[in-house]
Parts: sequence; C-alpha cells; structure tokens
Amino acid sequence: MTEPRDRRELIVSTAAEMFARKGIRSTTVREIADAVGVLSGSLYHYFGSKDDIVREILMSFLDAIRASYAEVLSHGGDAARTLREVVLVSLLVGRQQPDATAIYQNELRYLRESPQFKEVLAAAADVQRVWLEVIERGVTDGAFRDDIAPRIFHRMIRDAVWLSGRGHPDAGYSTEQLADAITAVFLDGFSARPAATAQA
Amino acid sequence: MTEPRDRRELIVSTAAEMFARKGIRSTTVREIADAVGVLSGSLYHYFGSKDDIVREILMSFLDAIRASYAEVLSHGGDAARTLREVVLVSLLVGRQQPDATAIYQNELRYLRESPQFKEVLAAAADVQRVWLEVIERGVTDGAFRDDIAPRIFHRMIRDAVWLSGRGHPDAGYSTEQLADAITAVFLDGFSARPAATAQA
DNA sequence: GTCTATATTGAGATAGAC
DNA sequence: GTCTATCTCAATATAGAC
Repeated sequence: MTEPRDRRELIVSTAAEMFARKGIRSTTVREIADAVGVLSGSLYHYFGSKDDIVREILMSFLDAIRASYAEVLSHGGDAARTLREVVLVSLLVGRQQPDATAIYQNELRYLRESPQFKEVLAAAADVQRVWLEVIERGVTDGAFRDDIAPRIFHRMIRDAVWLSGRGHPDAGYSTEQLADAITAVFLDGFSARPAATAQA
Repeated sequence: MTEPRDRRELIVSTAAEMFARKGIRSTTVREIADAVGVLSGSLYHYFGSKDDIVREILMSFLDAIRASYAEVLSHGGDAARTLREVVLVSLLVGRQQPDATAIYQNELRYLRESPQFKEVLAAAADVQRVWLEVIERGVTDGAFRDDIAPRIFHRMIRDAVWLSGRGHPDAGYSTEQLADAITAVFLDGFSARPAATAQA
C-alpha cells in the first residue's frame, strides 16, 4: 500500500506490515495502535475487531489478484503463454502488496480457525482454480507432460511464486526477471541443455 | 513418531501432532495434557516449558536430516545425482517425521522470536547449506544452467520438497514417485518435449 | 509422578468521559 | 474521534499436598 490518506488506511497498512513481519497472532492491537500513534481503544472506532483488519487486507489483495487473472484469461493464448502471464501478474500484485502476499502465504491456518474468514478462503479457492485450470488445459493440449499430476505441479509452481517474496529480498532480480526465472525452471528445467529452447 | 514407550515420548509425539495440525501458538499445554491423559501441571515434571518440547521435536528431526545428508554426500556422485538423492532422503525423513516436517516448515518465524531456538536455527542453516552447495557445484560443473541464480533455484526446489507434505496427502504417490516427479520437473521442466531426456 | 489450586501475565474488547 | 480505565478470558507456569 502507499501514502495512506486517512487514519483508517494508516491503520490497515501499519497492521499489514506488522502481520507480515511478525505474524497475526504475535501482533497485538496495542502494538498496532502504538505504531499508528493512537491508543488501542481508538482502533475500535474504525474496526469491530482485529480480525476485521485482517479481512480487509486480504480481500483487497485477493480482489486485485482475481481482477488480474480475469484480464489475463480474457485475451486468450495457449496454456504455456497463459501460465507465464499468470506467474507474471501474480508477482506484480505481490510486489504491489508484499505484506498482504506474505500474510496470505503464512496465515492460511489462522484463517481456517475462524468461520468469519469464509469469504477470504472462497476467494483464495478461486485463485487456485485459475492455476489448476490452465495447467490442466496444457496437459490436455499436449503442451505439458502428462506423467506428472497437475495438482502436484500446481503446488510446486504456486509455492515458488507466492513464496518468492519470503525471506531475503531477491537483490538484483526485477519482478520480470524473477517471472522469467520461474517459468524457465518450471517449463524447461534447470539442467543445462545443448540447444536450449530459447524462451525469451 | 511411533509407539511411545514411556510417558515422556507420548508427550512429545502428541504435542508434535498438535503443533503440526494447529500450530504451536494455537496449541495450549492444557490441550496437550488432555490428549495425553494427565493434567497440565504434570507436563512440567518432564519439560521445563512448552518450548522445550518444541526444541526436542525439531532437534530430533534436524539431526535425522543431517545424518541422511552426510550419508548421501559420503558416497559421491555428480551434482544431478546428488541433488536427486537429497530430494529423496528429505522426503523419506519427511515421511518418517511428518509432524516435525510441518512444524519446521510452518513455524520458522516462531523459532526466530525466542533466543532459545538458536541451536535449532543453526541446524536448519546446516541443512540449507547442503542444498545450496550441491546446486552451486552443478552450475560450476556445467550440469545446471548458469542463467538462474543458485539461491533462486534453491528456494524453489527446497519449498517444493518441504511443502510436499502440506495440505492434502498425495494420494497415489509414493515417496519415491514424488521424488521422481520433483526431480523431473526441476531438472527437465514441465513442458512436453519431442524426445524426452529419459531420467528414470 | 500426578494432582489441586493458583499466581501471573498478556490479550482482545468495551464503557463512558471528553 | 480519541482517551482513560477496566472487564474478561485464556494462557504459561508454579507451589505444595498426596
């Protein structure tokens, strides 16, 4: 997020940064309030609960992802091309909302513990479905190998994308370069090959 | 783990299962004691704290990993072969200690919050170093491509391996088959190819 | 070695004054 | 809209009887 215009946005962006860095459970409402510069009771003027803040962060993230994917799917292309674009737009949204991305990756279990996150989990399921469908389409078309279950491949590439922001920043890698690296490894493999199938 | 012989082992294995399923923070000592069939105070006869249980689970896991890797490295082989074996033995230990594997994957941040896990984190660093070194050796040898940073590739394949136990079980995939699938994707790619470089 | 009982701390949330 | 003050609950851990 950027340049919060009002206090409500400041609360959301501050909380997102702390949730991403320390985890939701380890971040107290008092710490959020301290960082914002108010007392904890004041947060409850804007949000009914700590989890409402979490919900807002994640729904905004997942809505951005769903919109990006819809755009990618709308302009067609074969499975390999679409997969490449899904990787790229995922990384782009991840770069715009790094905190939300980290929360999404790290706190799935937290979200499953409370029924109020049903909507968030449903949106996450939509997102996963896009990945799986493009992978399955590629297998059906003969573009992708059929000796590895789509669900297994899906998990590998999905984790590579969403976890790419985790830990140390990828110094020297732009988002586009990282997208190229991920698609290169996952489509062509890491083995050196005599005549590489040049992909970019 | 299996067939706890004494109460202490029962506490460890019960706690491991709950930590893996619900997370360390969401698992209370009272719940562990309930599941074991004692009252919470009694746990403190065996362990000084809840985190001592965590430490025991993870050190036993990481020691098993380090021993497996040492064995793999001791009998040599080129980088691709060694990487393949590292993947396989990692998955084998993961199958033997699925709860510890999940905890290791999910709770790194928790471990970083307390100085008492220094030893655990040091062991984890040893493990990561083995991966990185075999990858770097392959690049130097010319076996692996040199246009993708080892550290980026390392993160992808490492996550694919350690996260493979997460979520739904891989129905129908044995550990060996999963190891084959992972090495196939990461070394040869997911693209269908005219004349596949048969690898198994 | 296990229990009962409780100390202690920390968290999310609320009420009501300003 | 923010603060002060506090409620309530839940968690780790401890003390000491049995």
